[in-house]
Amino acid sequence: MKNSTPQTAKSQHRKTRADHASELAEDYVEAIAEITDAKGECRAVDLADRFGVSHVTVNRTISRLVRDGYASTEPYAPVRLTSKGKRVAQKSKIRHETVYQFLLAVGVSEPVASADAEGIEHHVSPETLAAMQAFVTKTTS
Amino acid sequence: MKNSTPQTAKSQHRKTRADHASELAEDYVEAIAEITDAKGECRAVDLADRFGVSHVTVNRTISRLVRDGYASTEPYAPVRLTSKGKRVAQKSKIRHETVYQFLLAVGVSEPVASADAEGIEHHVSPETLAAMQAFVTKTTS
DNA sequence: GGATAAAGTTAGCACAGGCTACATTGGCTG
DNA sequence: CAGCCAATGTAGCCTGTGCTAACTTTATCC
Repeated sequence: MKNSTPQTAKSQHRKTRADHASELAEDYVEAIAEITDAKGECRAVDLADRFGVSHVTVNRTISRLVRDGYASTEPYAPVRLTSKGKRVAQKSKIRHETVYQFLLAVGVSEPVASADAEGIEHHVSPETLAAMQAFVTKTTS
Repeated sequence: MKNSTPQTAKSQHRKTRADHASELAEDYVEAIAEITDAKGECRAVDLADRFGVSHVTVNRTISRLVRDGYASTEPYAPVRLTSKGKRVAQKSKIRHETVYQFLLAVGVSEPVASADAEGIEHHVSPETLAAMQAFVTKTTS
């Protein structure tokens, strides 16, 4: 087997850490988009329920989203995505679905594919995503 | 496309968070094993260099490893893995290689496969890992 | 044997992302 | 319209993971 931890390991770990920083943000943005789509609006409780965390945690995470330009809020009002947020949500959703379909295509069961896609999607580079997409297209055609 | 975020999303997010908690530990344990293997011993500086963090950060991460039973240390001495740590290192290494080889097998380039495997490996369930392994075996035979 | 360099330790700070407990607001309903 | 409940907000705490600065130890080399 080839060695898969070359000299660039250091920068790769930096990248992994950087990915982590945006993971939660992406998950939230994606969830906000979905919930807004489904119910017309997205409240903090919806997100707390979705992620299984307290509403306080949700609150502060949303604050970071607002700070970073992904969402906007007013007191006691639903969360709304900015255009930047909507863009990220769209991309996240597509990526999530691609990873999910890809896992199914290589023979992973639905529930596990769903669970693993959740964790994997944030670490998939554009190139890998393209490869997954190609594989799905080839396999399911 | 099928919906990939069912009602169990909450528990899946819990799982994702739990995975995160052990990611760094696994990376460290794997690195300690590799470095010890390559140089006969593993010092904090080696890890600092590997992960691109300060030696202070390494120190405290190692403290957690010791606390959790993965490693043992004495002041001013190299880090050593416990048998529990060695077991984890072995499993991590195999999983990492499998993910890496799998990405190559689906057409991802070496550098990208290496980088993405770094992030993906911690979110791959046994079932998905088995599917990847099967795919690699089938493809490269 | 003492200077110096490299490694390790300690103190103290920041931010993310969890939490509980308590205060406030706002909308529904009697 | 009063009061209650659900949602939101605020205060304050914890752990993990990052940092710098300053100090100690170890090892090495005249």
